[in-house]
Amino acid sequence: MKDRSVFHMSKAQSTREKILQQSAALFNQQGYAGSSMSDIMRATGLQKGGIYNHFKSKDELALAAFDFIFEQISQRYSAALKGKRHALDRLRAMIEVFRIHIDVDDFLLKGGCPVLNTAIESDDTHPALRQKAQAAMNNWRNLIHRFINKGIERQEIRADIDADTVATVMISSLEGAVMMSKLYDDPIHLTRVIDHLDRYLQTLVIQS
Amino acid sequence: MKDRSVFHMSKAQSTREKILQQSAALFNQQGYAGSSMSDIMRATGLQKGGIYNHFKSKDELALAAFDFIFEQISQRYSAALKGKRHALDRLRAMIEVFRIHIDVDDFLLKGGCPVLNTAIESDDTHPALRQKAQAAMNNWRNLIHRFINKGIERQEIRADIDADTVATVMISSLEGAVMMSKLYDDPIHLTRVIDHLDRYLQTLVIQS
DNA sequence: ATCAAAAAAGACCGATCGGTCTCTTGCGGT
DNA sequence: ACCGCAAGAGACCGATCGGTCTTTTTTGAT
Repeated sequence: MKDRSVFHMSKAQSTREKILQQSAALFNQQGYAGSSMSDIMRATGLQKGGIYNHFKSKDELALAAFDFIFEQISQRYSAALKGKRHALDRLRAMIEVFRIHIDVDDFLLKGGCPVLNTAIESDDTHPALRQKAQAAMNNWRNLIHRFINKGIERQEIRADIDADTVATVMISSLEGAVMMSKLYDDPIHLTRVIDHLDRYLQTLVIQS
Repeated sequence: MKDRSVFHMSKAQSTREKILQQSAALFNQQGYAGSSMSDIMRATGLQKGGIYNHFKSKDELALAAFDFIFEQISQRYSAALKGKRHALDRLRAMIEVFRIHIDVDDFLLKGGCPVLNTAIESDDTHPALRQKAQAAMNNWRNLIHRFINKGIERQEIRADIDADTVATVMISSLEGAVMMSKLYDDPIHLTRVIDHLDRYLQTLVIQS
């Protein structure tokens, strides 16, 4: 009621969002195959009819839930990047967003990085989900790619740096670190990798 | 029959191994929740009775399958490390083992790195499996840890290097790279990270 | 306040889940 | 060659799966 009036949302819209939010959290923690419609019913407090009124199938819900959570993450990147002009600042800001995976007790991301989780689960089993994970990964790689090349243009970054390589190294180590920190329930692995990446990124910069 | 005589294996033992091998491959590709007993029956060519004669439950089978695949990986590390004395050679040898995830079409590892996959799936859902993934990860970290510290003793590695950090950085980036290469079905990400790690490891070495 | 349309409830469906149990088969020690 | 017993087959079980459909409730424009 309060939310609805504030965000000008119809009942149907707010219900739909609640389903997306709760099921996205579930899928991210238990996986797609590991989450049943009964789980989602329990989490949302709705019955079958309430859920299937908004989504044709579990599959469609899973895809919509990934879009939903991806959108949330994108907004965090936008917020973190606001005002950052120097390539190094931008890359650092992206890395800082990753700290959310340990610092904040964000219930949406409690299960770790959705892109990582979805990639791992879908790559051999679910082509449609895999495609979405690829698209999300492309989005992220392109962001880094642009920052690097723009930085080279502006003579902030060394001209011999390969943007694709930087993107792969950054993303790989961050995602791997999230996995390790989740596995041990210990943020140390993520902080180590972030520190290491910080030093790595400095080597890319043209010192003035 | 041939295998059994060669390896002195009883019928029961060879059946048990076949179940472990096939189910380990299945679990690694489709995940634990995503693989049904029917899937395992189809893969092994056995009926319910044949499988449950060797394993009390799907859970017990999953744990045994993880042990089985971990043992296989351990043997590859042993083989790759044989004869390597210098710390840098040892670390490089470990990294080279990772190429298997793309080079060889090993059916056991077709689903990617079992430690990564198991860690991701089990961390919020399956404490026993998670524990096994942690143990495997500890094993791996300890290996790197020992190589580094032994290398420092022998004055091959700089004394100011923190073994734990190197282990975290190596493992994180390799695992993340496997994820990316699997997601895109493109080995480029893993090779980029391996190249980057090679350069990184060189900075740890005392130049002579 | 009315009321038609939208949203949600919940009974119901066949299929498949993990697991049990009885019966048959064939391995391997003698 | 025999035969006891482990190994495996496969019918069967209740529970739960994803999904459908009818009925009831709620919503929001009038």
